[in-house]
Amino acid sequence: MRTKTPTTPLSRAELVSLSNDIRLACMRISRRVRFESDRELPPHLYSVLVRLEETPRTNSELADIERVSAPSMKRTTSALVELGYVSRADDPTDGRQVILSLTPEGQKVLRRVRRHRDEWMLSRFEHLTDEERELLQRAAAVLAKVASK
Amino acid sequence: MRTKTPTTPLSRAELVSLSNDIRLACMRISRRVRFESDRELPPHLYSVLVRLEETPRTNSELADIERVSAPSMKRTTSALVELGYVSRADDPTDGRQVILSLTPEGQKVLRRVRRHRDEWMLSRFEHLTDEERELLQRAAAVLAKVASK
DNA sequence: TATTGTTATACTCTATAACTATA
DNA sequence: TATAGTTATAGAGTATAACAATA
Repeated sequence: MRTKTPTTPLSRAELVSLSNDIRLACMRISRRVRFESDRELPPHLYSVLVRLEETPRTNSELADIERVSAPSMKRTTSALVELGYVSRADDPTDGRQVILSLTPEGQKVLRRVRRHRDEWMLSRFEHLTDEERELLQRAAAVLAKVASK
Repeated sequence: MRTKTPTTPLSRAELVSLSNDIRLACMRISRRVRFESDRELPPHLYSVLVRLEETPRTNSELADIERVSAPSMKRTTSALVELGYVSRADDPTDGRQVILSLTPEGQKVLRRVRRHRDEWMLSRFEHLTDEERELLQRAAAVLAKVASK
């Protein structure tokens, strides 16, 4: 068990300053990570592939999740089908619906994009000390909590 | 002076896992922060206002900084002038150039957008313990280092 | 009649190419 | 002639409205 270090609660001013610092750092990291893989696959295509990796879905479901209109999502999914990353199949129980699934090619491109993104992060970690890395590891759980719904 | 806690250097596998965790948390936080203020001012307009807050610049300079074409930047800056957030002035020493500056209205909208963004972060911090906040404060400097250059 | 998918049309932001004015 | 700004035009992604097929 780690020895509890006594901490002084942060003042309101310190919290405002902290929120600004964390926000800026996250936005800058996010921008640079995206920049690393935008050439491979545009952001909105990537986002939809991630949703289809979880489970096959219909066009309407994807439109709801990504908060775009059905026609816009139709454009996106058509492009993904065209690229061979997504396949279409009629729903056997409801003739109106079309089920969209990730193809093996789609899985491959997801792995490739993630590898590029993580490689950039890893390269940034090289400039850190062991203590800084350990600090980030403990902070990761807190950041996940901040990011969570 | 804080007592140095002995740390074990993270393994390669732990670093890969960490890079994924930090990347995901930053991207999710970034997405939600942007969502908080997109209705106030589209991202590309906000970004240009921030550049003009630093110092007045020409259209070409802004296009270079933001990595968009000169005609695209022209559209953006024209919209900002139309909104009253940016003013145009002829360069007295070079008749070809037009200097763009932030107006008082532009400064006000920047303050408003930042307040919205930070308010979201602050609301998220309410769910944290004092220890978690203190941890984030120390991690902020490391995250800034990761995001830098 | 309600719902899913699709097509038609338009608006925004992006780009490249061409034109104007000044150095 | 070179450079800054601008205008013309086109492409990609978004939207709303209308239409087709199925429940």
